[in-house]
Amino acid sequence: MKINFAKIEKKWQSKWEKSKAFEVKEGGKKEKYYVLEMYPYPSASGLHIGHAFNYTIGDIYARFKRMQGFNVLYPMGYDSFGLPAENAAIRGKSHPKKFTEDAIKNYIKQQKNLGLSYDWSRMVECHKPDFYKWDQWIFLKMFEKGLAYKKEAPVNWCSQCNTVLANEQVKDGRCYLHEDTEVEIKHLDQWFLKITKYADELYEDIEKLKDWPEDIKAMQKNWIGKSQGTDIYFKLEDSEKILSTYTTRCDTIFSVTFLAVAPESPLVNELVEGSDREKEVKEFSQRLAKESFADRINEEKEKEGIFTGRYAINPVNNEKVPIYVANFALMYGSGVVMCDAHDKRDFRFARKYDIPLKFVISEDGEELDAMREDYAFVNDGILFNSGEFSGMNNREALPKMANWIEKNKWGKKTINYKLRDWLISRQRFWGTPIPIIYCDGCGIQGVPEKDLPVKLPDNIKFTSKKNPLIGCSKFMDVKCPKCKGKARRETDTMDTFVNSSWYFLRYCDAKNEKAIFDKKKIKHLMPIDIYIGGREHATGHLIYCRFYTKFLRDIGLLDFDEPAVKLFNQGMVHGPGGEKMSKSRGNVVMPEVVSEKFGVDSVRLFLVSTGGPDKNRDWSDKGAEGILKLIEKVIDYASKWNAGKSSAKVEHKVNKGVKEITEDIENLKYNLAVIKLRGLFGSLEGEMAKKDLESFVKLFSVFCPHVGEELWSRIGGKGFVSLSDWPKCNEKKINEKFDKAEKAVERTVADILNILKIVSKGELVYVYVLPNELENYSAEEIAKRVGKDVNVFAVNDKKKYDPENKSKKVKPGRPGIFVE
RNA sequence: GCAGGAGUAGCGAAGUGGUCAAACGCACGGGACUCAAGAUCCCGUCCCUUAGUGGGUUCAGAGGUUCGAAUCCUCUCUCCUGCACCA
Repeated sequence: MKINFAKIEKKWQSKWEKSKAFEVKEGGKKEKYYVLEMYPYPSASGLHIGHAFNYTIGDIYARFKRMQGFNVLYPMGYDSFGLPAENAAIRGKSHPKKFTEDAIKNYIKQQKNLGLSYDWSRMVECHKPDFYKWDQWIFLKMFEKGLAYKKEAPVNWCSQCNTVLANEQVKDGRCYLHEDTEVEIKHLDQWFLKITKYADELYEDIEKLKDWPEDIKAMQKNWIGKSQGTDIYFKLEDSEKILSTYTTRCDTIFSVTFLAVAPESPLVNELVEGSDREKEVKEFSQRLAKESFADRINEEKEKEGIFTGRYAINPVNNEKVPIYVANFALMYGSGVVMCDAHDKRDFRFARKYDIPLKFVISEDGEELDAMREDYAFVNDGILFNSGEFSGMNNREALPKMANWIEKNKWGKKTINYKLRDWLISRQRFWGTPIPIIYCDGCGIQGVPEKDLPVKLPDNIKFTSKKNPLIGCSKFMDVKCPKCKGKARRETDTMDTFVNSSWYFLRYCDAKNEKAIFDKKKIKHLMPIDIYIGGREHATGHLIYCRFYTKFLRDIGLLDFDEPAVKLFNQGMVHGPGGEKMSKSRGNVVMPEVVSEKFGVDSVRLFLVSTGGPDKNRDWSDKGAEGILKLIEKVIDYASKWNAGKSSAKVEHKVNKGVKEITEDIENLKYNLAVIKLRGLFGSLEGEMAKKDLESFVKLFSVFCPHVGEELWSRIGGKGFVSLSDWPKCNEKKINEKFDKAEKAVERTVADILNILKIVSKGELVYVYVLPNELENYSAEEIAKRVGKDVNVFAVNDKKKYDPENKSKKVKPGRPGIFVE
């Protein structure tokens, strides 16, 4: 049977669209459920099969929850600001808006073709002024609270992007968009968002994310990098100036023999100002500070440093220790490190520059001379030469020593974070303009709310990689909102990750012109119940959106702490050979191509059938073909089905199927659900009740919505199957004896066939079973399967025919068999 | 180095204390149907044995807990992912 899938798909897609089947109805009594996939960047090359997989996972869940009676919000939108569109515009001497909107159109078409049940009426596109207006609005709220600020700082610069990047966008010292481009460090005046204000809450609340994957949580913890330690104050030998150093190992304080200062620290200049070493140290530090990031984080790289000529006093023992500038000291904590013999790096560095070393910990507390050893002692052990703490285990002593240091005012217990403030300014055009005005008289001014949005100009020339806003007088020239005098606009735009930090809120009230959203609507629809997307956003987007949520809560707009209850990371779809898909390998699978070949429903069902949705999988035409055959069989079955009464066995199968498949879908074990669906299909009978077949079609339809609707209408279902009620399991109809009997027959059939294979001329088959198992063995059923006449006897049947006494062999669950 | 995850048949993948280790799919082999091929249907694919029934080995490796372990604990190996000169 040749089925025209394309026709079926178009038919139902347009019916869904016309009837607005999937639009959220507001104000009903239904409980809400918010299913969200991370919105895509609309690239010119269109959706690939990985997107299709991602969206299929969400769509199945949305359909499932909708049928279960939830008011499901399942929206889609586009992360439509970003560099590729701008670069394309430069190449094509056009406007990025054109590229972007063309790409979006194509995405929408592709997504509709996949049968995704989005509520399109809530679409957000972040390049539209009615969206980015609210980016600017949030920015101004942060600006008011001092959370958006401008400062000069060493920042990451990508020469390919021609802009600065956030720390989260630098991987291994390289740009996240250009793996071949090393990030340079530049000192520039830039806008930051003070995410560090929330560092502790972002860290501690990870505990609340019960339904987030462990690895994402671990990555976030690692990224935020909370550590408990002690600031210890070292006074300069010859002045009152205090150097504060941060350590998590204050148990080694008696071992300290020098301090190291980060080369980029402003302290360096201060320490050598006016000294005879000034020139040498400054030059050396500048060279170190300029080293590329990739170089600096290379552990193999030789430690380098230079003596500043200055000394500091260790507060606990008044020892005088030299201060070095060293490349292994980072701008973390205060940028000053106390160095000792119990750290690998410090040890190596000291050896190189002939700085004395001394141990204060050994295995057994016996004195150990660091000068006579070749390696740092990094293990835990017993303290010695450590004043009143000598003789104690160093780990046990550590908190006591911290208290002791604090009590004597030599330092203070401190918590440090690796998380840095979020650098959001970008020296590019295609992003949200930062709503700031510079006035020579009044300084930095926020754009008044009534003047929002600050729009990107449409008429603009892209001539080079330079931000075209610079020098664009109709954009830049503006009156100061305070003194009305001449002023100029900020020309930097915002990182695109700003848009994605809150877009999920806008879906709840996408068309609101008066406010960012209606609090009541948010209250009903948020938080996101399941958020589906890639693992790569672990330390970027997924931290930023948590930060935004907490900020918006603090200004009274939200009453929850976390944006997403459950996070789900889908696996990657690889090429047929298991290789990563890429243009250069030529193994990219496009959804429209395979959909044309196998039908959309086959593609969807195949994608979710080969393994748990969180696992990687390989695309396989063979696999999709197998699924296509299954779908054809289902259609064929439905066309031959006769309405009637279901057998008890079918009722058992359907109800058990409903129960198990519901559970599997709920737990996102789609692969198991598909297996059980296959099994259930295999046990449907030619004549059965409409209600039972309907249950099957409902289960089937969340995976294969087009064929599902088609079957539904053919068997006389009312309305859309997509909007029908999810089947309920009637436990009373479940009777395991049917499964037992089935297994018994299957085994017996296999045995008989094996025997027949060997004896070759058998015509009559006799099966001997235990009397209490007799009901499991239907002679008719077995005969049908083996194609021979079959007689079934209970072993205690006096009239049985058993010339070779095979009934002697019978055991529970194992019949005796005789063939002649 | 730190962190998270994983290791089950040729492959993908179920199974997370006992009732069954390997469901299901793919691949491969055999059979039925057919002039033939394809499609379809049936059977088989750890080892030994038996006309099927029977016995044994096995869940990366080694120990351990338990009456009982793929499953829990310890150590080791391998792979993936992320972070990493963070003091």
